[in-house]
Amino acid sequence: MSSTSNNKHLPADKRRAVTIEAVIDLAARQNPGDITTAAIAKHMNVTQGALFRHFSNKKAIWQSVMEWVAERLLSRVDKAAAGAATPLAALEAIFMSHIDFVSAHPGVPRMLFGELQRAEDTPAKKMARTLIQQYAIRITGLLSEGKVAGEVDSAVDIETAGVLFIGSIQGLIMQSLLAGDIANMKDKAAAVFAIYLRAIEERS
Amino acid sequence: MSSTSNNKHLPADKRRAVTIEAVIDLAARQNPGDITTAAIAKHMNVTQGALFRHFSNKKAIWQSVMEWVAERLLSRVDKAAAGAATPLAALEAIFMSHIDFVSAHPGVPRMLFGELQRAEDTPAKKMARTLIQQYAIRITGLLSEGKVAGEVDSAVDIETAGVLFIGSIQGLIMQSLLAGDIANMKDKAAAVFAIYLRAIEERS
DNA sequence: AAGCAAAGATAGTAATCAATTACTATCTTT
DNA sequence: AAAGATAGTAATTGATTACTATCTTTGCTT
Repeated sequence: MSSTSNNKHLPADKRRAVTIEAVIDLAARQNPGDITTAAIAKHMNVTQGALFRHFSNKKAIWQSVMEWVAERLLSRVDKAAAGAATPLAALEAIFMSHIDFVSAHPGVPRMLFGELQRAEDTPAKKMARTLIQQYAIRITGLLSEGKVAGEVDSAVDIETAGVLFIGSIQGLIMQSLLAGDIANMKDKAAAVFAIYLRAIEERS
Repeated sequence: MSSTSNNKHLPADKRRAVTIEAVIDLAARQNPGDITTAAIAKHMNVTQGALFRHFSNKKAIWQSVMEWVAERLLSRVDKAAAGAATPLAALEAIFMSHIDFVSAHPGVPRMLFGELQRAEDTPAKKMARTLIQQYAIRITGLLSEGKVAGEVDSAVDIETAGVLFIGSIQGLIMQSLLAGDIANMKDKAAAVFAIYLRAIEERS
């Protein structure tokens, strides 16, 4: 049986997945830029050199990590939006599921920001950029739908409201980063979105 | 005349000021965590070892840089608020002067975030944290005054509105970070604040 | 203009890092 | 069970880093 096989050697794809998880775990506790290949290897009980059997270099590891983030986050967002009745309900569902995702993986926003700050245009940075752009497209799309449905005030600029949506999430993350408390974030999420809603909603 | 004296040797305090400027300059173009002492020295036309005549170690450099940021940003904010007639006008003035400051020194938000992400509790990180806390106190104070003056809706939670204020600035910064365009930020600042205002203002 | 302390240059050191090498262990196939 | 393929180890490499020891230059003071 494959399930009873010795775990000392993992198949390559499984090992790559474990590596990505290790990086995301470590990023929750330390500056992503300070994560060394030795630290990654230690966290997954493997020697440092073993990493380079599965990744050509360190950049390739970060690229895989950012791909993982992009896939998971966008699929969560899409799933949340799909289950909502109205555009504003979809925005709220996205907001909450985003906060959920970040709560489960506190290293993710740090990694994203870390990549965006990088000077060189690495594949990982490119992936981070397209992720946020894809995200923004979904938000502005829903805001447009909201206008048509009469939920979003026609006086509201869609692009700007999109910036503020992402900013409100960032503000929440920064606050919990300052407090060093992640649970705090989930508690305050509803309150932050409620105020955001006040900014964009149609006024009777 | 002192202005005609040879510049090969600078007095210690002047050299420290130049060093801080060099770091802020470099942070505008590259990841703050990747700024080496060699790069700082090169940018100010001095050998690397010379830096350590004026700073005991690299952490001391970062501490001085963060002190510089805290002083300048908070004094700008206070000056902007002082010249405003009403609490909401003060918030708008703060918002705009903050964006102005970041436009002039694009490396500053990167440095702040970089320090906050750091795992160890360095003096520089402490300074970054207190800066943001001081900033938040000023914002929530003005929001409270706004409630008393009838400008801010009584239904608005002050703490949360403060988080959103900072978040809206972060959102703007991230957007211009993505676009690689700083001028863009100043243009969009007014629009972002206008929407933020919708969220908190008293409704007739 | 001589003396001197501060400022900077030169030329290192030790530590750390990503990446590579030669070799070994384990699994799979036939 | 032999043979080949895959996965991992241990040790080492060259490059880079923060930091330092020693010598030289500069410019102020008297």
